[in-house]
Amino acid sequence: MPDTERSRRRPEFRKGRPTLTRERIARAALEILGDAGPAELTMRNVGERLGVSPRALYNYVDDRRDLLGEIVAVCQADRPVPRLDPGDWRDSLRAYCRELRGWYRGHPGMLALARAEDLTPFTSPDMLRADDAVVAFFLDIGLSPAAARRAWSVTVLQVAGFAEVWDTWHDRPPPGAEPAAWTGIPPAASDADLPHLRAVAGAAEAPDELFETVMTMLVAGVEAMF
Amino acid sequence: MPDTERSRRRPEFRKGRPTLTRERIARAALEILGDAGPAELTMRNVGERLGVSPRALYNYVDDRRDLLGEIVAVCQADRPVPRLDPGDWRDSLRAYCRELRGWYRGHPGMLALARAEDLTPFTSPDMLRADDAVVAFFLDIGLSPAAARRAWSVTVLQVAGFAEVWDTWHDRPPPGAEPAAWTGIPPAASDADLPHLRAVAGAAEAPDELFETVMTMLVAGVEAMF
DNA sequence: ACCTGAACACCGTTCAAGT
DNA sequence: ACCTGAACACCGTTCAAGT
Repeated sequence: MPDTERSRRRPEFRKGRPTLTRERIARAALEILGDAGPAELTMRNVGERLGVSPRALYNYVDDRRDLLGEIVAVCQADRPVPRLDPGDWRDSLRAYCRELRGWYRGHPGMLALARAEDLTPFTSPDMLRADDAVVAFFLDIGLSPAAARRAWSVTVLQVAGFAEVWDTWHDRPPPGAEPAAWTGIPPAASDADLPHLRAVAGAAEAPDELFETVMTMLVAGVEAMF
Repeated sequence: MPDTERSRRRPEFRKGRPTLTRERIARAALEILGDAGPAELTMRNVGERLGVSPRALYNYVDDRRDLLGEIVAVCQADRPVPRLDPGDWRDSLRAYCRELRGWYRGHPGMLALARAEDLTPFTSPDMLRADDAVVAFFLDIGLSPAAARRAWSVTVLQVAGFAEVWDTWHDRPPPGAEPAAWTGIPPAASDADLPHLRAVAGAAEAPDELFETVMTMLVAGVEAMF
């Protein structure tokens, strides 16, 4: 059997199980993160999910912190690249924000992880390329540098804030909770008099509608910056 | 020495050290939370800060989870009560939002804790009274029930989102970081070409100014709901 | 009544083998 | 080259004493 490949590839499988890689380890960790939250993200649990002893992970990852870095890298890899058209900036901006919100929601638990542990040291310049494009877009439609920066800050704030404050709780409500009130404090005792909250309880809005309301506010806010 | 008090009070001190109470334990935990983050919030660290063995805490607190509940209670106790004047609703709303933001910032680490561990089961109806008042205010200025609810949702979103996305990182930047870019990913390598981000780097705004921009957007957004 | 100290099952991580 | 298993210092929590 001649070796047709120039260099022998790393085998994809080993004893029937797929070979461990940094990425596969990170993906297993992301599954745990989404299913059970950051507290359950332990080396032992990751090993168990991969059918391997916790020690085996250390052949690919320096330590838990290094694993966190790989998780960040895996997430950033599929972050949407902005396709923004200055000629149709309102709808462009909305569309990009929707994509970005979807990306946040597609990685449940990541925002919680970022708050629980400091993930900023893992940021690479590559990850800022999308932000650079957004700033370019705001300059392109005619905003001053100060206004462009402000518009960018507010945009990030709206999308990340919505994903964090609203979607995080709404997408995975705690066991007993109804998605009725704001940050997850609805059930309440029935005897407490909260007449006005009760009066508007029926007027609950789907998160998507609320997001569009926020987008309308954002577009109007940017408009006022010219 | 006759007992002038009807019932003997619990002594305030014991062996020179202040007596343990649920609240004092929770306050020690809050100090750790603010100084070192949720990962350092261990029973052993709380005990150490109070000069007591970790076991001693269990005489006042059922377990770590129960301690988290007491922490929530302590924080909620000094949450600002809205003083909203429908006759001057724009400034009223801004002032309340500023207070609310200040409250969030006054309890650093709480938002991170709320994301890391599920704190929603500890919510009591009492805590919703402030929200009820805000909804009443929006109804009072003439919004429909649906609009009032939307206005309330967006208000919470703006303030909590700002505190979480912006203030959290800005108030305690990670060791090596400059508060230059958005969610804490600024330093970057100098070779990477991020020309537009660089172009607006000088136009950085103080968080307070950015918050007022967000408030202006919020007021305009509410105006559009009539 | 309230404390300490030892102990247990968990965590991250390392060391010394195994194949 | 890559794995397992035992071991260490940590965590939450409990048990059995101490005063």
